[in-house]
Amino acid sequence: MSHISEPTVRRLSNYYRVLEEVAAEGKRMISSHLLAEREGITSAQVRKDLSSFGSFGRRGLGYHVEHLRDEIRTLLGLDRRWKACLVGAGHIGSALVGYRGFSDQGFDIAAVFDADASRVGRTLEGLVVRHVSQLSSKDGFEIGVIATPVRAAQEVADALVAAGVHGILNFAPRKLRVPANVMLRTVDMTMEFESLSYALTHTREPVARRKRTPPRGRE
Amino acid sequence: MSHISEPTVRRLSNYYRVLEEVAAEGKRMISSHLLAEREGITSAQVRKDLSSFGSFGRRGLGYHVEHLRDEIRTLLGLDRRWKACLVGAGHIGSALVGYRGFSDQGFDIAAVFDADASRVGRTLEGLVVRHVSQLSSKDGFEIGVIATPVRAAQEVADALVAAGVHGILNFAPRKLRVPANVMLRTVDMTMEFESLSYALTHTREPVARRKRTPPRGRE
DNA sequence: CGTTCATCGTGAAATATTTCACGAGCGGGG
DNA sequence: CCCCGCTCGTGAAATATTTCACGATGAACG
Repeated sequence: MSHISEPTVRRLSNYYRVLEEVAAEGKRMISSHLLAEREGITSAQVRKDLSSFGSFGRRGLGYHVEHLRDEIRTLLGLDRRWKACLVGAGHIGSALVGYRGFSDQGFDIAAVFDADASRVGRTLEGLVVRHVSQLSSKDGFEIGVIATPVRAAQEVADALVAAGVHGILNFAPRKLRVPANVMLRTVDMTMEFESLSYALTHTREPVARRKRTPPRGRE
Repeated sequence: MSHISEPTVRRLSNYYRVLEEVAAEGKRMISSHLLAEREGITSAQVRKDLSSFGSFGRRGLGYHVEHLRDEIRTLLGLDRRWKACLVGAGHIGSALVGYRGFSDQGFDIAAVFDADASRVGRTLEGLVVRHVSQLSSKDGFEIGVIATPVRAAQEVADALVAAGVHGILNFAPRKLRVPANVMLRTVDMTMEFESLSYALTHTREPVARRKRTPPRGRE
């Protein structure tokens, strides 16, 4: 369990959501095969991923849904809540404050900041928008979320670091510089669009691409 | 040039933005070293990526900024505009309609749909929200954007496919099934948060006690 | 013109990640 | 009790990706 690779962590995150669903459906056990099918990957990958931090399955039976879910929850650090603040009360920021997907997973946005005086004082989901200069270590935010325009992102990141956050979730489409002891994850919507654009531009060949399509799968 | 790997495409997308910046700064040439520094990767990686679709640099000088930018733009299919529609007029959807990052790159959201009757008829950035049942191939959307709750996402994806889209940009945190000839990219904010949560949980004290109240200072 | 420097392009080596394949455990049926 | 069908865990093999290292090239300059 010494080290779990980034791709594995991302898949664990997916397994976790599948397990929550499956648990809600009342299923008690699930095989690596079924789990893999839901994710569109191989069962070997699932077993390998899970074995990287423990041995939770039972041969012949599969994995106990609730137990595995709880193990992953703990591993991912979702068995606690994180105190976060958001910087940037524009379109994206406003959407994030109200997004249930975060609070459901233990992510509490406790304050909202913005640099624009015209937005300061407005209320967003019950939170009064404060000026970004008010950001300080006194509030004890563990995570900062950046939802500002690109040009302000690095400056905001620096301010968040100065305020003592341990991690940053960045929605601005730019690589940010942070000290090595601050964790950074970037959600780059623009990049995903461009990757899609590339794929669409270069897949103008609907010819015999039938190699791996399994006869049983639906299309 | 036959095939460019997914990681490379994503980095090209980043180079593209850096090049736009650098061009705006008026620089004429840029070395792989400088480009790499801005991205936090190695210069060898940059050269390898660029050489995967052509030979654009000049030894001793580096790359011509505008030329390289244009080459990448063409490669990524950003030298044209894409006609898209959005399904889901909630928090996230509303934010996306107004997001400049998309339209700036050639992504036009030309219509908005929602399944909720109470939202139908409202106006979002000049677009009247239509009921999702109105989605049809007559409008010729090339790309569909899904910004619905998880439970509706697969159904909406099926509807988009039926309406003839070639690609889907999915913001719901779930893997979707689409035919092989439809491109799919998923922006999973929840996964990024969980990955951050994992990193924060396991990057303090390699071999120390688990339970700790994180002190504010850095170690 | 020849030397010096910076920098690209690229095979080869090193890493990282995924897939394969098989031994072994578990439960059920006869 | 023994066999059978199912499934995990895991080394080993196969792929994929990144990094290294170095020859080649072009510009600058005395």
